[in-house]
Amino acid sequence: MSKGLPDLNKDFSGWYTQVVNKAGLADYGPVKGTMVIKPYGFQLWEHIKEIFDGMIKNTGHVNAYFPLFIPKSYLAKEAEHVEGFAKECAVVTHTRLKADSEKGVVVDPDSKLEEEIIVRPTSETIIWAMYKKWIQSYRDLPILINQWANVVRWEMRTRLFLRTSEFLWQEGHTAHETAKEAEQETLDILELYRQLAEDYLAIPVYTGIKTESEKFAGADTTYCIEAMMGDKRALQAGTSHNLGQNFAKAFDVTFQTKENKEEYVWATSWGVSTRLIGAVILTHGDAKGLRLPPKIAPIQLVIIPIVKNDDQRQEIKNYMEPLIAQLKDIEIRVHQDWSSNSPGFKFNEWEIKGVPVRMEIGPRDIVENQVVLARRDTGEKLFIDKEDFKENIIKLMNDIQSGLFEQAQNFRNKNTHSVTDYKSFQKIIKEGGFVRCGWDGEQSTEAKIKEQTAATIRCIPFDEKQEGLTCILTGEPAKHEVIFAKAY
RNA sequence: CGGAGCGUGGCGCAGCCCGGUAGCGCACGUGCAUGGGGUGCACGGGGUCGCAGGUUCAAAUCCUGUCGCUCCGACCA
Repeated sequence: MSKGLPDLNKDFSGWYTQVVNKAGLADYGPVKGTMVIKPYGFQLWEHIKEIFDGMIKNTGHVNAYFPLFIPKSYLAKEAEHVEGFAKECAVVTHTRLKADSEKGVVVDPDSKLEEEIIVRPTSETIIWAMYKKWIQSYRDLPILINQWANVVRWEMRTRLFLRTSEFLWQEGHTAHETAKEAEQETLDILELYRQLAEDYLAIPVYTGIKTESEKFAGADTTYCIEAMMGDKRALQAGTSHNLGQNFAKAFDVTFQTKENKEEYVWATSWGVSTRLIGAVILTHGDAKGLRLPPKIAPIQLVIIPIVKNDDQRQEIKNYMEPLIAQLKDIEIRVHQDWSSNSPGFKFNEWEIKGVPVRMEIGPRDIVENQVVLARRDTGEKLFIDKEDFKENIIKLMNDIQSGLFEQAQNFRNKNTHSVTDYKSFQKIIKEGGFVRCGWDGEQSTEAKIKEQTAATIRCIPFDEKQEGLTCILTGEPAKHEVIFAKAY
């Protein structure tokens, strides 16, 4: 059935790697941990980008671009932030190479930099250094800037899309007059992330707060969206940070209030990355390969003509013409596969690539005045009358979009368990799934559980009900209800 | 840093022990047939055998060195 794909129930990780490869999404770069995003994969990113870019522009944000290179000294200014990123920074130490008779080229020792430069792992520091110059008065606030960029984090263990040394993302960096305003911004963005994930990527997410040990280094509070992948592990799909006045203090960014007082600026930052593509693959994929939500699919409908000879070829082209015009009317992204591969081969190939709808057109359909549609999400084949074509396609795309979401949501709900005893906790974590339970709020408890089960607190969900709960490990009264899971 | 293993067409591998014109599968190209679930047949293109030295009439194969990668351990989380 799915020749060449590992069984996703037995070897999920092998399945993932093969799907990424066979669907033509990405390839490995020559430097360890780097990734080439191929056109088919990049189109997914382009759609995600367009959608989210529209969302933030509608809410008053603007795009800008800050440099890739950051003075090393900047990173040292915010203590916690250094802690978090120091161990995975690429550092530029020299500026030149020179020819070498034996080794080809060598680093020119004469070009050593006085102050070394780091490649951004995130841009808070350089942005706040700039905001210092730009902000004097409350009249300069708020600043609502976003940038689409690449960042580098030198990772040891990498996987395409999920964790690579260089990745693409958007990072929003906002500056506000009040704590309240910054908090509102952080939450507003989280809501946009939720919409992006659920309404467009068809990935259901839990929204909540990160614990102290899981939050962004340098933030007061980190909010997140957490999703369940097909192997029941958790994937952090987006984070929104309330940075408080941490960076304002580190970079001495103050403003004059209406009352002519000097105050530190309040900040937020937030990001989603190409990791979302990994999330789409791991959430919706099945034994046959990818299943893409129509809203982001590079190709929403693929046409596979079934032809025996040249006469038929022309006949089918004629038959297809008005149909393609209709698809164009309703702005469906269409691809026709006239390649010389056999129909069966094409079916499988486009299924691996996750195209939501396949349309087969052959001699029989011309006789019947129909088209054959196959849904990628359910595998169902539909024979529809040519006259009802347009309406059917629109409905079908919507059905597939919501169908994928519902399937994922059912799967997640079925594998999220509320428990009160540690034995059940361990069992679920071992077998796979999310656990909702009480936690005493102690970092040491969290650490012990991680050590014993490899599960971490994914978030304190917004809809937590901690009343009457006790801590899953210590039995102390619970400070929070939390979601535990093994994470990517 | 310690241990082990691997470098041979694009990919995956065999050949090495026991030296004698470099092979298989997939992929690729051409042609014919086929075409509603990975189609078949025929022909064809493509490799400094990681690199450098050595032994030999002759090295992918034996010896020495070297570079690179992978896994395990260590370190880190």
